[in-house]
Amino acid sequence: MREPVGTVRPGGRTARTRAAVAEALRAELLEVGYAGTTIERIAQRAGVAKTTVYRRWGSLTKLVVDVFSDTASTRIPLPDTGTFEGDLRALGHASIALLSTPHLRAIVDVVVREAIHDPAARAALTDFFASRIAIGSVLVDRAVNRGEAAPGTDAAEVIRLIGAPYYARAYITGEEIDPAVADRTAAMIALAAREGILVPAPENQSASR
Amino acid sequence: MREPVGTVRPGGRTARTRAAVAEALRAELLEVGYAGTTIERIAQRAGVAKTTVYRRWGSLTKLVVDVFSDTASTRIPLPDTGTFEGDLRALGHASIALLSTPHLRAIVDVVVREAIHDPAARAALTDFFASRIAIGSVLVDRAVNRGEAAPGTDAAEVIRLIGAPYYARAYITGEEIDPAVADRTAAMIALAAREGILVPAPENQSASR
DNA sequence: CCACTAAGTGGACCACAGTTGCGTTAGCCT
DNA sequence: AGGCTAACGCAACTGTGGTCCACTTAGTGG
Repeated sequence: MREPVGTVRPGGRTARTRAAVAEALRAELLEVGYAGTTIERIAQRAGVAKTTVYRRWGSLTKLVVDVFSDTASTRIPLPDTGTFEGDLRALGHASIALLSTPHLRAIVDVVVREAIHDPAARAALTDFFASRIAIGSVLVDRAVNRGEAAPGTDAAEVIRLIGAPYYARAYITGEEIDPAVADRTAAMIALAAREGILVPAPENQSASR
Repeated sequence: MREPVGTVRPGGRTARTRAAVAEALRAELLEVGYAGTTIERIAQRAGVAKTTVYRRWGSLTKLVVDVFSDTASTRIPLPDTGTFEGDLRALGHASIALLSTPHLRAIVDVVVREAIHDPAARAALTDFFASRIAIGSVLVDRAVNRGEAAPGTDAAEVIRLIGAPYYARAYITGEEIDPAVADRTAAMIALAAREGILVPAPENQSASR
């Protein structure tokens, strides 16, 4: 059983190659789009043999997933505006920022696309949201303590609901994203949380007793 | 300027070919998945020369979009349960049904995937949602008349919000879809609509005066 | 029912993504 | 500072998705 390429001597040349290829991928995605991006072009741009890219990553999808995981591992800051609704607004704007920043959007586009049929890409996206959901539970806990959300409010669902309208616009209906939507969405979720609508139904949580 | 192939003699053989290829595509997507689907296999399965498929559709994407548009043109029924929240629940369950029916889901998967980079696929998806939004405005009008939603409530946004949680689960976070979510989502949107949160802000609609 | 031509067939052909094998360069460890 | 070998480079090769072209089949209109 051989170790994967790039893990035994991760320093020096290996690291340089990795960075150069990652940078070349980003640039290619922006310049020629996903359809025009090929491993051969990336390799040429990175000043590397295409064999190297194939040996290290094996496919364009895996390369993109790798670059995405790298980028996505920089966690977003935990908002603390003083109110639940304000925190939700901040999270909403963070999602919008992600989808509106061309070089980030280009990568996310490909990962979302590949995740539909590729388990590794799927896992990368899931990890990404796991970190956001972790943030969400902190916000919800605080909101519950302040009386702004009903006890038992589903934190993961709050995070999903915060992002869903923008992701749906970006990837399903294909519409422009108006930042003002974040305010309405935050207001809606804050209201629902306060009224206890985002508490899972009894039959769903009865197992824990 | 030549007419597109298949439009001049749409009867008989042309129609048979179309149906056979569409059926072969659906079957292939279910059996071998998108990754394993090739035009050559589809042609073989449909009992047709691959040249025929290439001349008629030009690419796998265009073929899928064609089949999707055909399928999607069967409008979903307008729900009428007597309450706004009940209608919203019904719409939610319709979205869930679409995403949970394997042979429909397989096609939608590919269209969503392609829509990320292909304008024609994007347009097909947009058309699909246009028909749903048309339904939405009827529901919202009725709700406003019954006093269940604030006047000026954004019908398109209601429809987006109804579907967003399921589409986000299906294509972004990659989670299972629990039908119970539809009830919570419907309750949340009904509440927000009643409270006037889904009315676009003044500065956004001031143009109409 | 015949003539016209749209639509389909089959096979040769081509471009190019992805593979393989071997020689070269340069991390890493002692 | 020198040896071992991971990682890279280069060039030839292969399989296959997609195109092209001459020929055949079958709608459709008069």
